[in-house]
Amino acid sequence: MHQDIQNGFRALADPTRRDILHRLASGEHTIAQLTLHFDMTRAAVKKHLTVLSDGGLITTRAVGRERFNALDPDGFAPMRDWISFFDHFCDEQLTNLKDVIKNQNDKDQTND
Amino acid sequence: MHQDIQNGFRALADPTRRDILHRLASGEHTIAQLTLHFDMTRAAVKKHLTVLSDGGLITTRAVGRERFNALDPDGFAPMRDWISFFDHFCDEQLTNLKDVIKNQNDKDQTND
DNA sequence: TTGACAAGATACCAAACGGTATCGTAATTA
DNA sequence: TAATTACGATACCGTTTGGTATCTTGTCAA
Repeated sequence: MHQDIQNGFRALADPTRRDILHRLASGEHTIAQLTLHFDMTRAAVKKHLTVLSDGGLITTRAVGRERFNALDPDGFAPMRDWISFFDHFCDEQLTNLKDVIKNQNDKDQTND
Repeated sequence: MHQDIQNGFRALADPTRRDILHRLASGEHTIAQLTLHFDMTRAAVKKHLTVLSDGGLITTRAVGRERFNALDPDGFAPMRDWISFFDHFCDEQLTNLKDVIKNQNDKDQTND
């Protein structure tokens, strides 16, 4: 289903799709409701919803002839976790820098 | 400038570029060094590095005829923060949710 | 100075992407 | 029943993207 992190990142790489996600944050929307807020056809919005669904970021619930699209909050976790891997490099890079400076100082002292 | 979240998400939306980022996590690499690990030409790797640079995720340091590419850990924050907004929705309770959304929407209008 | 090496720049190609137009289908409603 | 509504599916189009080939520039070493 949404194990594929590639589909998730691809889904987030378009401003219209990120806008759709923000709108879905306020509750379920049908395609027609979403289309009102965008300067594009319903078919185009539907395509974006398909990409979001492939990315595991939304789910669809059918009621009669309407399809209610809703956030799938759990679908964000793989991308968030992937990015968070790089968080500790902020500190690590600092310590690396400190080591570089320390070694440089040592060299300077021996050169003197 | 990595003020543009769009360039950041676009940079992350390709498996080769995410692989490059992971390799840079172990330290600086030149284009030639990175190219060894991929089944593509140096020019293709260079294009990916340009996209990563546009996304604010890497920096380049020139030494002689070599260019050392390194992670820019701070560049990940905008995407991580954007995604983290949706963490609030993991518990499907709608208590006080509208306030959260309202505040976030106000912030969004100043962004992007 | 000459040759080799690392990288930048550009033209070009196939594939993917964002979007429209248009068709068909199921469900509501007059 | 007939018309309308909400949606799905598909063919098509222009642009972007990922990749190669090729040429040029700058740097190091003999």
